[in-house]
Formats: sequence, structure tokens, C-alpha cells
Amino acid sequence: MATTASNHYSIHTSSASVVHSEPGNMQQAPAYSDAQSLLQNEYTTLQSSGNPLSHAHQWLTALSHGEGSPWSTSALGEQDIKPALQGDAEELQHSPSLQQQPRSTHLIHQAPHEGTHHQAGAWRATTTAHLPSMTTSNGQSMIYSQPGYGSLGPGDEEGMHHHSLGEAREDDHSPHLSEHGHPQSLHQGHHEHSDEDMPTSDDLEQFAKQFKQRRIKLGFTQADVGLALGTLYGNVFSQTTICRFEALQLSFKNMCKLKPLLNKWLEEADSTSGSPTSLDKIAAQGRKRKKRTSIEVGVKGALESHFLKCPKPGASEINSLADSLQLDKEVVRVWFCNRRQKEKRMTPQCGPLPDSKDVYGDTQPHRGDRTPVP
DNA sequence: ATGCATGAGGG
DNA sequence: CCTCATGCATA
Repeated sequence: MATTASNHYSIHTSSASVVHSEPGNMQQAPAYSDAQSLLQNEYTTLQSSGNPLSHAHQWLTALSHGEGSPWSTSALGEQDIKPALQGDAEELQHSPSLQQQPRSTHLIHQAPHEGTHHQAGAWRATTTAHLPSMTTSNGQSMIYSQPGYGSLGPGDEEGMHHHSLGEAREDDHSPHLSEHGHPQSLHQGHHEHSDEDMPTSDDLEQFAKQFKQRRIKLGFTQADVGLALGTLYGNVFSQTTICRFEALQLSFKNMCKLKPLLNKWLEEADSTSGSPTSLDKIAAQGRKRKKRTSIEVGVKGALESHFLKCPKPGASEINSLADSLQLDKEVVRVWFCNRRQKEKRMTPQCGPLPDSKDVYGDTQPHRGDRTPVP
């Protein structure tokens, strides 16, 4: 039986009894050291005046159909995936800062909508084998030419791989050499892209690494960065997001969106390294969140099995599963959603997967579906 | 660092 | 209902 079966929306009516940590020390703790369990809870209805937290929009909500495959092996090897096209995106403030990149690889813009609805992430590419690469050396590994740093120093620190416990078993980055081959400059007939470029996966990878290093060197935690971004630009982010960014666990689009922001923060932090860090914390949303349902490992295994069979189960099947596993239907549904997302993120799950077919490009299972597979 | 969850946007 | 961006709570 599911031990944690009952999940009520627990709203703590009783306030207080919260450990209050003392303010004034939490950052400056690089690497391990996690003291982030503070200031949370306490959802009182009184949230006071509206704070400036409003994220008005997302710049690219619907571009989509092109999405799909930039990660992993990127250029160089075109075994069966091609660097895809992306709808363009990026509408955010163009900062005057010049970060020039050597080439402009623009994307192909396609029709606004098409029947082909595939958003398959094809990056599970099986590309364990890297090419010897000797012919293509474009030799232009551009690292970000930032004022101040542009080269990873000799001290390429990276010793924080630790997962080995519990249930970590699906993420392991193999030492992918960055040999970057670039996408050839294929220009189309037009591009009215004034400025800003579309970073490529390699760019993002590099950037993420640099970012992490700098961040740590400066003594900031991921949470700090998230807050700083909020105070600087109005977009707050949580530790989670920053973490995912550094780990490249976000979608390509998302990474592209965040890069400029983080880049800016880097510049700032770099400049102000010594100034009082603007600390601003905005308390936010009070929402009764359901308690996290802990799914037992055995159940997880079962879910995974079903996921392999059918990543997008219909409602009926979800019901069946929920029943079998004694979980809430909603929980199961959400689990599948999250699972799909996980597959999509660029988790360098380089595995010896012989197949690299697209994932579910399946048309949605309508509501009145039946159980297709008994 | 990650698992489960919420919510907006789209169909 | 789905995807997608994002985060609280947690191991």
C-alpha cells in the first residue's frame, strides 16, 4: 500500500513553529553546503501590497514546431538528426552590451502552422561515438568573448559528481569532448533578424559551464543568483532553475531565454565583486501546494515500464494504472507529464541506445479513447 | 540536485 | 488533456 497515500492539501493553520534562521549567512558557500531551508512556509493570507512581480509574458510561447533536436551531438555528426530549426524567439530587451559572436547562424523560419506536429526531441542520439574529426576543424571554438574572461582557465574545476545514491541512475554525463564542429553557415534567402543570435547547444553548454565556475568563484549560490536576477531585471528565479540551467536540464528554448539574463548577471557580479550584494527578497506566492507524493521505488519502476510501452497513455489507461498502483489518477497523470518533460530536457543521457527514433509524435489520444493495448 | 506539482497557453 | 516553464519541498 502506498504509505503516503493520503494527501490532503495541508494548510497549516497554525502558524509559527517554524525555524527561523538568522539572516545574514547563507551564501558564500560554494559547492556543497546546503543551507537553503529557510524562509519558506507561512502562507498567510496577508501578503500585503502587490509586489512588482509580474511576468507579463513569455516571449515564445508557441513557436514550436521546429523544436527539437539541437542538443547532444550538435553539429558534426549527422547521423540521423539534424540541427533543427527553431522558430525564432527572443524578444527581450536587447542590451547594449556587445557580445559578439563570430557568425550568425540563422534559422529557418517556417510556416506558422503545419499539420506536422512533431516536437520530438531527437537528441537521444546514439552518438556515443564521436568522430575522429580531423577534416572539419573549423577551429573556431568560440568561447564567449566577454570582457574579462574568455578562456577557461587551467583550473577547470569540475569535481562534483556525486550521484550514487538512492535513485540517481539516469543521469550521467559522459565526457563529451567539446570539439565543436559548427553548423555550417547556411544562409537562406532572408533574415530580418536585426541582432541577437540564436545560440547553439554548444554555446549554451559552454556558457553554462563558465557560468557555474564564475558563480562559485564569486561565492554565490544558485539561489542567490536567482534572486539577484529578480532584483536586477525583475525576473526572479529559484535555485532550481539556476541549477537546471547549469546542468543543462532545461529545454533549448528555455536555455536560450535564460542565457542573456545570466550573462548579464555575470557581468554585474563581476563588476561588483566587492560591493554589497543587493539583497532583495520578495516573498511571494502563497499557494497551498499539495504535499509531495512520494512514490515508492517499486511503483516508480512500474510506471517507467509503462512509460516505455506507451508514453502517452489515455485517460482510461491512466485510470487503470492508478488503480493498480493505488495512486491518484492525477498523480499518475502528472508523473507521465513530468516524465515526458524529462525526456525532452537535454540530459546527456548518452546511452548505448541503438535506436534513435523520434519519440512520441503521436497524435493526442482523444478523450474518448479506448484502451488500445490490452 | 531532483521529484512531484502548479499554472498558463493551446487545441 | 497536453506541453512547457518554473518552483516548493525533499532526499
